Amino acid sequence: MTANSSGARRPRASTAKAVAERAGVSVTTVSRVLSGHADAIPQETQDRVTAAAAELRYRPNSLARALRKGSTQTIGLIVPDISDTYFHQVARGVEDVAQAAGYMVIFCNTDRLAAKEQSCLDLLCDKRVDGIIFCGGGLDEEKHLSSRDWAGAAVVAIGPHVLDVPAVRVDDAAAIGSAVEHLAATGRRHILCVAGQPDWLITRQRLAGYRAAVRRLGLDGNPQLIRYAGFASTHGHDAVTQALASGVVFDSVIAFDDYAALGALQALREAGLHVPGDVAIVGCDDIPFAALACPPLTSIRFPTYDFGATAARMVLDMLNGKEFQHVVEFPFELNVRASTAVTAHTCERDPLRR
Amino acid sequence: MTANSSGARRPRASTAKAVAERAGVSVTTVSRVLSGHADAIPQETQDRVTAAAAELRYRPNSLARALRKGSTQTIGLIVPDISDTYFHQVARGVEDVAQAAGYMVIFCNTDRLAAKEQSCLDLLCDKRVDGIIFCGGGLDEEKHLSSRDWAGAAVVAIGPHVLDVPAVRVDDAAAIGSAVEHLAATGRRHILCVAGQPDWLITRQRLAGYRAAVRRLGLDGNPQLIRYAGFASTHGHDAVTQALASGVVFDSVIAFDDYAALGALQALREAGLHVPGDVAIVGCDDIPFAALACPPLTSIRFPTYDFGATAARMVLDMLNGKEFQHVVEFPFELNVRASTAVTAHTCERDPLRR
DNA sequence: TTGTATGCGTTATCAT
DNA sequence: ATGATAACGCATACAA
Repeated sequence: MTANSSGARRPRASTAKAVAERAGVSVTTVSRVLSGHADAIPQETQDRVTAAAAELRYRPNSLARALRKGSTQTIGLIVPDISDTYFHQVARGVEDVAQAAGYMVIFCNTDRLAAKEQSCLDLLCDKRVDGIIFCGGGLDEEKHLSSRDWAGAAVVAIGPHVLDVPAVRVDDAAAIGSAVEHLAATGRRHILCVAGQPDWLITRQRLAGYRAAVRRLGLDGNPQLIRYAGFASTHGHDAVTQALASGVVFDSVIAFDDYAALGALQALREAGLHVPGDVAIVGCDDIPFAALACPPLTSIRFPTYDFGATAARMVLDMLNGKEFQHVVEFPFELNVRASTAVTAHTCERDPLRR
Repeated sequence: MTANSSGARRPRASTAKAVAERAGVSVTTVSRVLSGHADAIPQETQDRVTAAAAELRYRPNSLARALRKGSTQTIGLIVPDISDTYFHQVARGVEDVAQAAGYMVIFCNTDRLAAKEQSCLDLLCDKRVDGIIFCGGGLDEEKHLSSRDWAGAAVVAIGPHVLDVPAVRVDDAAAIGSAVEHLAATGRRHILCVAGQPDWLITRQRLAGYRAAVRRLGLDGNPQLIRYAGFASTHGHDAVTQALASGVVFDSVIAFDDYAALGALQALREAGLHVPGDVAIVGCDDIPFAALACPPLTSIRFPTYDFGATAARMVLDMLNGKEFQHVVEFPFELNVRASTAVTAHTCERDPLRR
């Protein structure tokens, strides 16, 4: 046996045929009884089939069934990175709803790379998933998607997306706008904006909200205040460090992601600046840690679990041919905490700085 | 069309047959060319087939292929809760390795419930996944697993598990032991232990480490110091609150999970106690936020991403009939931070307490 | 009430 | 070098 010849032969599970033989009926009858189309079959026969199936521990092969019925009871979930708090809350919502409906979910990490997204989609379609949920994967340039063949899958998006498909979303621009307003109301005028990469749709949406609010409120519109970074802690850290080095003046930070906000917080500490005394910070997504940070982080909360649950329900509704709302917009909520307090924060000697 | 009749018929993707007709060959030839068994086929024919396939955007139906080949290129991942930092880091590791090998991964949340686990396993086996990775799902009582039929899947476990299968793990008892030693070395003698539920294997392992170290070091062995809670922030919070109410004396806390540790931290704050001045805290898993907490949390770090990546590689190796190490034990690392500092921590007025 | 036969889309075996 | 044909395991139209 060569190293490549997939080892031991896979033990064959019992089939409908085996059950049929054991029960002394045909496979048709077995299928009927076990799939609920047993109206016309006498109880006695049903019992024999059920018993035989149980003895043989028979379970229908879902590949064969899917091939025949054209439905796999499977949903594909496309996320940039499942190990990001935002996305795994969404993932949990998707899986809960799916599991309750007897569906399973395949997830793929794309790292916001079009190439990875493409190959995952190919594989998902090859597997004939019944539905595909895009979450946060929206790139600016997505010609690789617009002309795609979805193999008949029900496609739904969470958040901004180039595809014109049913979607769940929030008003990202308004959300950021409300954060900017909050900062302005607490006396800040120079807001450093730690954004994502410029070709991410989410960046564009949120940035639009930032710009509009800054203009509307007459705040400092210096383009140097906008830093294209990313959504990881290190990105926020580096963006702030560089901003400080560049000498641009700012009295507050708005980060488009809580991880980035926490990184920013750390960078400010390292620079000897006090939060919120010297600089206020607002984050995005309100991950569970935001409230536990020091100081607790003001953040915009989105109902991420509900995003996922709702998107999954949309897919199910499409599949069942049910009517449903094609665009569901969820509310956001600015959770104000100490990181944007007005009064000077009488902070201890910072343990991080030793 | 009734509401239940799954809406519009699914558009049928192009098949090998269509490609064959277009290229003027048989399906056999198509299959040969496109599956790499084209040694004996002249380039000219190959080109014709390839061109036809491209024009028709043909992709092999992986259900049919799987049915025929007995392999689905799919791995099932069983976790208690994907929205827990620990598990989604594992999940990312699994998916990265799987994706690189052309496999996809289906994940299921069990909430540590045997019933959910069972039904997920049934579905996974029905789908003929090639491999199954158990992560953190280990319950004490698992008779529902021992006699199971895995439908030929390669089974691997991450962490303690009743199943005698290839596994990746750490020495949980030793890890907790080292944390206890650290606390003892910094002068603590009454360690409150915030454990998981008593029927979780992970609880048993870690608790054994705690008990052994306490005995070995002659620390306070009061059984009241052990609180069976859970791994969520609220569990840690409530456990500490109840411990305080019960009057049991403790000068430190070891939580079997960082979320629980952070909850404990919050409860201590609310009770007006100082960390680490009055009570030291050690957590488990060293989630990214542990270092950002206030005070930064001492925690035991496990290479969770590697757990997942390694488990996935094990599955792949089993599938390919390759030799591999059946038990991989990873090292742990106690990251000492301010929450267990010896010197009284000169803390500011705590912003949380206002 | 039940069974036979066919097809779902591949891959593999055996011919030619 | 290539093509019929037979599985893979199930569900269903059509017979009986």
